[in-house]
Amino acid sequence: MGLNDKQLQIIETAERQFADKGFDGTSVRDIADEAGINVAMISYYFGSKEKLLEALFSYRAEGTVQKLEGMLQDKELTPLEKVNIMIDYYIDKFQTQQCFFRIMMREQVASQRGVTSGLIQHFKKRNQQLVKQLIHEGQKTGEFNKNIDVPILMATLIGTTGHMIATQHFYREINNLQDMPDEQFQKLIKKKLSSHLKFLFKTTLTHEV
Amino acid sequence: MGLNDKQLQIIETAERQFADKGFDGTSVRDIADEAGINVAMISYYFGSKEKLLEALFSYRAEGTVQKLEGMLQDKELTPLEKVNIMIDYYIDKFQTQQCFFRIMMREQVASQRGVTSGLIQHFKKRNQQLVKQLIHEGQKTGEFNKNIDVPILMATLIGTTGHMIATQHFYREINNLQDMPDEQFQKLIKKKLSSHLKFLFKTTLTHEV
DNA sequence: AAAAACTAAACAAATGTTTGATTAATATTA
DNA sequence: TAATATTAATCAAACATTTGTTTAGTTTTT
Repeated sequence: MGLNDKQLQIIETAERQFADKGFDGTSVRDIADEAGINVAMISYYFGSKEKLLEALFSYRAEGTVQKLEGMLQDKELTPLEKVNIMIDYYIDKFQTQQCFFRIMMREQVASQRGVTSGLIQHFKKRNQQLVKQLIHEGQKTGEFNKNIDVPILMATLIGTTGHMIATQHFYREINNLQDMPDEQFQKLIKKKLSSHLKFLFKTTLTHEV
Repeated sequence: MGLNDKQLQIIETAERQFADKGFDGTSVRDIADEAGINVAMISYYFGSKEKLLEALFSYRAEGTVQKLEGMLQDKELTPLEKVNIMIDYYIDKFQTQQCFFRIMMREQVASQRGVTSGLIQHFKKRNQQLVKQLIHEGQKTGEFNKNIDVPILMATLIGTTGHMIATQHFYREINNLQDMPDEQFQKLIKKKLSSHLKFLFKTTLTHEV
């Protein structure tokens, strides 16, 4: 799906605004104004506002799963090391594409309608399958416990990370970090989340209960 | 804030629709139609659509913190027992008021604007303070570890629970539970979440690292 | 008789999309 | 190369709906 510069500009402007104000809270004129283009260009390039959202989704989803798949195929790594890589991968995805994941979170809360829900569902299933397989690996070697509820464990990873990203202003305020430069703050969150989640996963997967 | 039957009916209809379609995705006529009232009654009773949302929030937020506060004041309980009570309390809140929490999740994702963000912020701060105090208790008696990052731990509780509630259809599908009656399914989720989160909290709070 | 509840209709503003014309870029022909 | 034809990009304006809110009048309750 070849997107020219103008199309990219529209998509990225729309992404920012959808994340801030929601899909229905953002008008095509809002997007056009900020992107510095005529309103008609949105219909011209994408067909409709809904299809613009669709284009945004496929733009962002592209190549996501493959990369994780590649990272986990390395045979030199132990299952636990792979789990840790996966955790850091998710945190990084969320953090470098905050706007997109805020849109995803919103859409996920909605009851199953709309063009996006199918895409999200498919995306999640694929990833979940990957993790399930990875955990099975660890169970075969005896490193991981039996009876791991993968979906709940993934809910912990995605839910915790998403919630921290969505409420980072709150975390700033409660820790008196309002003046910290954003770059530094993001690194801090990343580090905290990473060690916290790795600890949770390790104990869940390996500790005798 | 005394609400008569009609006002309650409007609020509860609005809640359901806001949860499904979002605030901006729901028109006052949608609400009026389903509630079986005239559109003008919304302005008549609440002043505006925004103030209806505000009314919904104060309606739901009422008495929430106090109840938790009361439950935790029992001196007979150990800190860990109190933590477990808190976990179950949150899960129950989320589950019995799914619509409301879906609205909250959405609003939380938005950048800080609107009437709700202030209310949410205040609500969260209050609860966080409570939990912080509770954990301090356990640290004093030596039962809990030092250096607990309370906000991240709370993000795990709220994020995991919220994510499970928001994506329960997915959990159903992936575990082939589409035909299970909803009541039974909710009990199942509750049980799974409860034991999972209690385990995570216990290890985080008490395990030597 | 006074107040409250309720209604249909009207209101202006905002919505997503289309139209028809104009400009810019690219390809084709002489 | 220069002139012409063709396609793509861009625009202001118009389009029909839908939006939240108000009005002015009617019914119901107190």
